[in-house]
Amino acid sequence: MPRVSRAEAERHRQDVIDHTARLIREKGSEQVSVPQAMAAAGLTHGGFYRHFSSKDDLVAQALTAAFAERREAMDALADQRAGSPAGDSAGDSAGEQRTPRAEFLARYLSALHRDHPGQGCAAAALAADAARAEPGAPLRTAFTAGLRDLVDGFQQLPDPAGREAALADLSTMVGALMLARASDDPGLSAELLAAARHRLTATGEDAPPA
Amino acid sequence: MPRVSRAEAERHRQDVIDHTARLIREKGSEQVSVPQAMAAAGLTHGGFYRHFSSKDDLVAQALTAAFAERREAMDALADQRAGSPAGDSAGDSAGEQRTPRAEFLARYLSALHRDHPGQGCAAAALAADAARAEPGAPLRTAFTAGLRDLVDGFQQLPDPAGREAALADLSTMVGALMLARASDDPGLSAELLAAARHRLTATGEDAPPA
DNA sequence: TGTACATCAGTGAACGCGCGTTCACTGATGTAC
DNA sequence: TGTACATCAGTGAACGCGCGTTCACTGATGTAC
Repeated sequence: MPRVSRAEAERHRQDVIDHTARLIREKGSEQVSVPQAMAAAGLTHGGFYRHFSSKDDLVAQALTAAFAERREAMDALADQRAGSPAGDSAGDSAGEQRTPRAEFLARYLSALHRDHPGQGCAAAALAADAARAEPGAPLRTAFTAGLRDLVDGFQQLPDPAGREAALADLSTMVGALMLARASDDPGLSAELLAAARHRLTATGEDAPPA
Repeated sequence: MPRVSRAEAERHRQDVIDHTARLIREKGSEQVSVPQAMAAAGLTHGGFYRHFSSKDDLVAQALTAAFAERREAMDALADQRAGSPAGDSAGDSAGEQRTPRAEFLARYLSALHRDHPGQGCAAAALAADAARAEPGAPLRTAFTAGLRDLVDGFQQLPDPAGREAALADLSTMVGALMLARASDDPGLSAELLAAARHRLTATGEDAPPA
């Protein structure tokens, strides 16, 4: 399949970025190889360097894409203030109307999010990888920008609390999600999510076992 | 240096585990190679399999050792209830007496802890690696046991709150520490630690810039 | 306590493998006329 | 609109490298007498 059209080449580039955005959240940035990233988009590894200057370059772009994905979901939540009911969050059966912030919390701290890191929060999935990167490395720079954007998005949800509360809330959410993912014990894992949900929602309501 | 005494061989084994416990917290379990782990203890890689059945085996033992280290520090804190002043935590100049829980929080959410993951909390350093491991994998099993122990230790600090509060507190601490480590912006990094400190200490006191 | 010998901790070369990156090549796309 | 040709997206082989693991070997340790 040599010399495809420019439009198709650009589509390929986006495909590689999108698949890599999922793969690095699932497996970590170091565990995704160039051949794997290309194969996920249906290509062979040889053409990689026509699209990206290095593996680090791809990973940084993929991380940026992953953060953008979540930011869009947050903005969508903030916009539909009291309109149509939101999507299907896990373990949700009460017919009550949720605020955007409560909806975001419920989705973030759900078993669904815990079990699908590839579609989930990039901050939780890749904080360790960013922490291990050198200062100034593309991955670390992209992570920091994405985190700032996440904080801004969270603060923009209709909510009285200020920046410091937003930072503490996000820390709780990220920590609980990561520990819940790492726990091999389903009971402990569910406990962690429930504890964070109750801490962050004034009214301590639902607590389904799984 | 062939055929050293049994006592020295056992010392070598412990050296490898201890150095690996530091290395995996600094670099991640996948980024530490068998030759590196052996070299850190002053040995060559060839003798590795007389001590460990596989790299996974070493990593699991090292993680267990890393958790045990922190648990000992917590128990020491709990014991010295109102005795001699504790060690040097970063940015601490007030002459006030701290409760064991406040002391633990201040140390955990300090710049010192953020900047030295190799001596720090294994739960924060390796949650992502454990989350990526298969269910039942040695690393994941060791992480879960260590996390349970950490929760127990935290609850045993003189503190009124129950298990759910302990889980939420630990989630906040782990999340804030990881995000602070991942942020390339020193200001944002310090903000994250301060926000978690204020959230978890009833009295919102110190907030040094760095 | 001394001697003879089996054990085994540690060495360093070697194995097959997958990595990130490079490159000669192919042939449809895009452009100049 | 048609033709001639340069461009370049994608292929697949190849590079040097470090990985986890194995193994023949060395010689001091530990043991049997």
